Amino acid sequence: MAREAGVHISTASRALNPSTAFIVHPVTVERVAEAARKLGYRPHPLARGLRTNRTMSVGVIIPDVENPLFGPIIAGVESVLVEDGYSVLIGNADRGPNHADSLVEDMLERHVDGLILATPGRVVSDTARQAQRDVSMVLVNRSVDDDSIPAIVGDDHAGIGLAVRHLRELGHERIGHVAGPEWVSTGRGRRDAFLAWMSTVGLEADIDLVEEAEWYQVEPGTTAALALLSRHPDLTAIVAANDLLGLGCYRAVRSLGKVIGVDVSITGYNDMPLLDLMQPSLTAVRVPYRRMGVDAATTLLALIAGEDVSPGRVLLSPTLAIRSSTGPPADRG
Amino acid sequence: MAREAGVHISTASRALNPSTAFIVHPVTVERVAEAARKLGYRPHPLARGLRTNRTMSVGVIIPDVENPLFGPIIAGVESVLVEDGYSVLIGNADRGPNHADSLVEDMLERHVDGLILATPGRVVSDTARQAQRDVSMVLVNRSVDDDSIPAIVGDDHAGIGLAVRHLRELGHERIGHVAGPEWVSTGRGRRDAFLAWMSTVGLEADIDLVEEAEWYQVEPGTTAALALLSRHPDLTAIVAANDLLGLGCYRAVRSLGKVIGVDVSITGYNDMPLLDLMQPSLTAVRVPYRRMGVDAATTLLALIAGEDVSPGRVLLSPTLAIRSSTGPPADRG
DNA sequence: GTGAAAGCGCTAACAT
DNA sequence: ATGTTAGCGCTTTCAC
Repeated sequence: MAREAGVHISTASRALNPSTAFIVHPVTVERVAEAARKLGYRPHPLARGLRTNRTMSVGVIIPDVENPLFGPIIAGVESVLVEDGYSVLIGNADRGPNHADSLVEDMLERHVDGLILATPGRVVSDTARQAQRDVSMVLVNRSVDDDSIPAIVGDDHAGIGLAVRHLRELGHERIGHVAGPEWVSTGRGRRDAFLAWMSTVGLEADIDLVEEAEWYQVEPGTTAALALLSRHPDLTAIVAANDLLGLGCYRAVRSLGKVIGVDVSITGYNDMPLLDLMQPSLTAVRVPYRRMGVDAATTLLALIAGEDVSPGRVLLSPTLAIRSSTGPPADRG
Repeated sequence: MAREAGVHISTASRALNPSTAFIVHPVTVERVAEAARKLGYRPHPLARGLRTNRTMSVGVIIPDVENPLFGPIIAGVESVLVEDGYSVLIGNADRGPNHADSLVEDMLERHVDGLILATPGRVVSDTARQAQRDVSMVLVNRSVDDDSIPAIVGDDHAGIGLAVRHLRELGHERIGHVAGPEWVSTGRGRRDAFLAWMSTVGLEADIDLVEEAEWYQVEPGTTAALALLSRHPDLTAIVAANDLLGLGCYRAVRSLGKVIGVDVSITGYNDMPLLDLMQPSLTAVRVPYRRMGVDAATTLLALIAGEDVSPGRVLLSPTLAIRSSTGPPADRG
């Protein structure tokens, strides 16, 4: 052990710890550092944690690791936390609604220093709320209605605005919306944004132009789009609340014998990989997911450091990837 | 603390630990359990780890978390480890070739009980090799040439066989291969498998029918396919070493004015999400990635438990998802 | 500026 | 079947 090699006992501890090294004579510091290097000594994080009550680890709870959306978030989170010496514990809450809570408890039990939740929903469970008393916590890609927990989310209002304005500028006047489930914060938020933007661009904000899909998947998207198009056969464009819903719209439009991007333009949301390879490639609002992860981790670090972070949400600006699923409306005979 | 609430001191420890509870009087066990529940007591994993030298955590090192391929692997790994009380530490080695090594060292420093590596390459770094002395280690989705570390990998020979036989059965006789880079184990392996299967099905195993793509991406796939098709304009089918390469072939075939699935059939490999939504949908060899994660974790657990696991590779059988990018060869004028 | 000693919360001998 | 004791490897008062 470094202590034997270099000099004496706990001076080594002080020397090796940046925040106490200044107490120690520079020469001694150097000697200790040298010895540590030579012996390949590494402080044992468990022993340290036991003493300092910090594990230098944070838990990240993801609703479904298999969803490509979360890769960039995890990467972003990891990149900043690793920099500060933290490890990232992944929890995959794919076993139903209560699974996330049980993961939160696991993480608490492990005494993580912080928690990042990406699980959906507009309210947070009691478990999570209680957890907030014990550890620093931040939400990513979702928020709570009362904004009581800091959240990093995409600016859905701006994103939907990008899509609606793009369509409006192309000349569309009859635009519909295939919405996500209302109990998910993005489902509700994007729907509201759609209606708001319709007014803004001078079109009628009719709730009847919205059809809610049961879930963010292709199949429900098709169903919803068919319902929407049967109510409003004259629609020339659909803003989908999600890429998969957008792809679902493809099927609906095709089954009606219409051409995507000509008879009916479609926009997606999120911009997942491979969208540019679809036929036609899907115009989509791109959300900066990696950035989201980075910001969430940064916020968490600030929280852990005791800086006071205002709760409430931080909005990240999306961009629009314009592809071939959108075009000017076809002239109507 | 439970000790005060219930009875006396370290009896509680024994009572709470399943593997020592039998020593304690059942009544006492119950009393302790009760008290623990009431006080919301949770054993501190750090203190325990300090004593037992086990952290109940394992590190998983992924070359790129953003690649959708690894989601299922992580999910599989996590699902079995969580069951046994382990936590999963994720390392994202996306910062170049040496990043993985530095992550391995981080993990070692944290005293993980085991390590799962998914980083590519046909040999393992010295760091990793040394790490194997300190902790249990298993490879997933890659192996080492000398099989000195247990590895769970897809059976590429069988997978390519699925593709080649499928095409052969459709009636194809002139089949080419767009290969992955040779320095990656899958690139080399699938190429060899392709040549072997060509002989097996009674076709000529000509190395000239293989074109190596620079990297597993769409663009290089197009380039390679164009080179291949200019050498062999009469090819009626292409086996791609990877889905993205397969999609790259789409572009090449189209740019030649030919129809995919009619003039030229194409198969992919891996079966990533959304492939079924491509136009035409891509026939692909499906690798059981989640299962891979599950098996890797199970093997690791066995290793940790001290059971002797034979090193060498475990091959997981792929299946074939037949879609519309493959069909009988068109009659030639 | 450095040493000595206590103790973080647990588990594992060793008593009883 | 339960209580006692020591100590995992570190940080942190408290002396010197």
